[in-house]
Amino acid sequence: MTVKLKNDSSSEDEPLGNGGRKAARPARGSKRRAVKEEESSSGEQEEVLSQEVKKRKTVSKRRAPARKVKEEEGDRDAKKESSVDGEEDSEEFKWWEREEEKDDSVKWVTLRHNGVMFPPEYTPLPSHVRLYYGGKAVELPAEAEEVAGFFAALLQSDHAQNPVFQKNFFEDFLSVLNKHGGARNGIDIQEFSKCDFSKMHAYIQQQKDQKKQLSSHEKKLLKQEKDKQEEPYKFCYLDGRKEQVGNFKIEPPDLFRGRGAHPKTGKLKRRVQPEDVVLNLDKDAPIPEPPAGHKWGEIRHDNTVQWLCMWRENISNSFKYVRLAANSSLKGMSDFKKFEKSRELKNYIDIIRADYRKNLKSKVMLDRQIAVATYLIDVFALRAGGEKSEDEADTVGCCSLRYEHISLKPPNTVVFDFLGKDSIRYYQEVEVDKQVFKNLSIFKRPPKEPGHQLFDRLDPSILNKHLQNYMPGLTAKVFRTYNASKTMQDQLDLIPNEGSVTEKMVRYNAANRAVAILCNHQRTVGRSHAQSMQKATEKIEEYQWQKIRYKKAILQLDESELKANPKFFKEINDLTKEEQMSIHKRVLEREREKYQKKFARENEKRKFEGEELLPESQLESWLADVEEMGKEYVEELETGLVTVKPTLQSVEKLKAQIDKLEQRIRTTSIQMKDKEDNSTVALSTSKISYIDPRLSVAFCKKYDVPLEKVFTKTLREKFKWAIESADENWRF
DNA sequence: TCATAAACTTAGAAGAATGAAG
DNA sequence: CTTCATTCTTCTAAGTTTATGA
Repeated sequence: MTVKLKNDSSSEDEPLGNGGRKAARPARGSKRRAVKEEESSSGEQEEVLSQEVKKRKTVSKRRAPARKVKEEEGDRDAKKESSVDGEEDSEEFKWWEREEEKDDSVKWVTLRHNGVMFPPEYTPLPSHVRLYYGGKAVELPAEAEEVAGFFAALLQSDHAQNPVFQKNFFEDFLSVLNKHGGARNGIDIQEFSKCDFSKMHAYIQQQKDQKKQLSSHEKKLLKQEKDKQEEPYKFCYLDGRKEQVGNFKIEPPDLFRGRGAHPKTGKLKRRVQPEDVVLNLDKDAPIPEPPAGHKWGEIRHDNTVQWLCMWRENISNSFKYVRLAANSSLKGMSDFKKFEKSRELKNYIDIIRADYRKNLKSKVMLDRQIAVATYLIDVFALRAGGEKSEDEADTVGCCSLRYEHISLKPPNTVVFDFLGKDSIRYYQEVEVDKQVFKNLSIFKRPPKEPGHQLFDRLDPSILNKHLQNYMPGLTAKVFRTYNASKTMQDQLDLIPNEGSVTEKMVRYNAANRAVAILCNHQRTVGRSHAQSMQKATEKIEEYQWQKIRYKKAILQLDESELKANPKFFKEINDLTKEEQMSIHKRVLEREREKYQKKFARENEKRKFEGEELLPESQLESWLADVEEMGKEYVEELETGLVTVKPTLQSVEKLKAQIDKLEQRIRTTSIQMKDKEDNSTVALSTSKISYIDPRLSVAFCKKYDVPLEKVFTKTLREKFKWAIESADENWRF
């Protein structure tokens, strides 16, 4: 059989060299095209673009026989809207209660909005804040100063340490600098290493701090002002209904912060001008006024798309879109459709699984590859894995897995180790189906070597085409959604309907976590995580110490307690002298800090209000109290005799305190464990994108858990359709 | 039929708001 | 009430899939 396959495949395998990352890369077509476009005169461009619009319009008309009806309906809505323009229209559009609409190529009939909000112009730094080069202050033209400022702002971050980031930044910085005539005071900047951004950084930091220091009233005023500025852009009218816009702000210029080893990280992301922006509205919509002295790049009327505005970005020459918010009807409908589509998969999954198991032994290499890929996507929730270009970070998904990304340990263990989306590492040592293992070995056979594609016949479009044979609209990503929601359903089914809301939520989150782990949703451990873990450990230690002290105190009051319950006092010698001393030190140090801070804060306040300052002696007296406490601890250590507060001078009271301490130790340890388990797992992504929200709604209803425990305000708005349509018996 | 452009979803980090502990 | 850690929101990068045009 193997021989047969080998023969069979050797001819098919001929262009094996193409499996190599470099060899497989096609010529840079897109780049050339982009350059050409820039060169062509704007008039020519307009002509081309408007032709394109006409074509699109006829296409969408042809494709949408249902449109006529909709249009009339929409017109009515639009008229109603224009008469009440701007007025709060609280009537809700419950699209999920409507009959299903067949044609979704037309997204709207009328679309009106006020364009986008542009970021503020650059404000030059005060003249005493400069970049220093070889120790000398540089007078930069404003344009270059802005770019230098972007770097200065990141000085403390990892980006600033990344050589690629430095190099890309510096190139673009120099190019801006030279374009604007170089340094005003003749300093010739050549080397990055001679640049000192620290003064700029300090100033930027100081400005930030200053803003934080403002009184809450001042902050409120600033917020009000900001809201007023944003108001016109926050909403649009879609078929006459007022809907929220998502990202209504143009992205401000900055240094591009690519994830992972991105070759372009640090490059200047240029400022977007109104001339770069294309607006999309209905034909009769009033065209929003462009910023003074500017013109819009283009006005389009394409009702087959959801975007309101778009512009081309200069890092990888792709588009950025202004679109509706997550709580909008359009987004809601597509979300709903996504989950319905993945629910549909349960009707086909058995056939699909049976089929790929069978095809694992197919004599046609392509079919085997399809079978293995489908298996990996289904079982390990891998992404499709499209091809990437050389000027992006080297990350992979299923179809783009390479030789070096898996190692095989007979009889059937596979170790996956690769960087996936966002350069997040996927590392799993797992057992796989015997035949899958065999196939993977075949896919790695010489002449394949590191750098070669495992699935050299396959790409997402071939795979998806194959999947569509089973179910209309089935693609690789549907499996991820299906398996995520299926996992959630199964996990929720295991939760007993008992206990407090907190306990139920712990279970819910555990279910959520199972899904997040399946999807490999990670987060970098917060800066303060280790520290806060350390703190918690110390806290538990201190509770323990306190507990022991109280037990000693009990014996001091009544020796007979020991005989009555020797077990209770067993731990009384658990802490060594050294351990006790270090706890003492910590407790005392914290007390000192507390008083220092209290003193400083109080005087700050008094200074501000013109009152008399606390004398230094006050602080000293406080600190003396701490010293006193310290002496008592030392004595305690020597004599073994504990001194406790006068209010605790009875066996009962001490026992009550001990109970409290034990409770605290329990809760703190549980919290700590939960925190540790969650420290590298991001629950939010699966909750937002993979778990059918109706599962959570049903859970809340069935288990009598308030919805807001499960969904934040924004998520409740996003999932309104689910909240209003699922009951406690709803199942995925 | 293909490559590539376009359009849309998914993703973690950063920033802002909130709330728990002292 | 303040402080600081946690939680929520915003931001925009990075994927997938579909549409388009040579």
